[in-house]
Amino acid sequence: MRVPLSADFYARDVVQVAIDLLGTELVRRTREGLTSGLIVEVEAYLAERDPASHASRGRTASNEAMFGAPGTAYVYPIHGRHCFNVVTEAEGRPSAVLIRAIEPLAGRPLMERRRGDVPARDLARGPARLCQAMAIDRADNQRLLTSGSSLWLARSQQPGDMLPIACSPRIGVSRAQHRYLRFFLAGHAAVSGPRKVSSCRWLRQ
DNA sequence: AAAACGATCTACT
DNA sequence: GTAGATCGTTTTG
Repeated sequence: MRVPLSADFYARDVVQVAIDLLGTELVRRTREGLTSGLIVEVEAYLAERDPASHASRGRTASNEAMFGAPGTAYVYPIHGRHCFNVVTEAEGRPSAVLIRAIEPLAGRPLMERRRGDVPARDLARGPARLCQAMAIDRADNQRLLTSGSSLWLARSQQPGDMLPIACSPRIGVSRAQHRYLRFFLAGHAAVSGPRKVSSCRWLRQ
């Protein structure tokens, strides 16, 4: 069962959505076939006031997706690649969760074809690498993720499963002195986050 | 019109 | 761990 998460799931506090996204399945269907992966690393970008957010300097054509309905995809280009976010909270409140790494599940051979000859560990580890593996690009910007047509998220864990959630020890400061909140599944092979963690707690999914 | 700047990746050491 | 590639967006002159 890969039932798409509903708008209600996304229309909540961005940090809570980020944590709850860990362990869910990102599903992609194209003419080439179906690919999917378990989300193992995310970053929460708060609201319009947060300098780390792309929306911190107002509404523009390129960040328009962030102001859309909860459950909208925000895909943006950087360094010649693409990164994928899901928009959260109420429409008009520009907050989003950056998906930083997935553990490949379905369609691994197709992902390998898209990524080329890379170490297995790097197949979908990193925000731009997972976009390449899943063939996510600017055409997916502003796509609604709640319909389950070609790109969506689905609950993967069984109710009651417990996941080890960790957060970065350096919550907070990127090279550009911007704040961010990074969460990942502790000890998971496919995270690009730091090996040392400041805290780890088990959450009911 | 030109320059600077990344929510990055790769190939080195 | 770090330099260099890379390219759309934003800022500056």
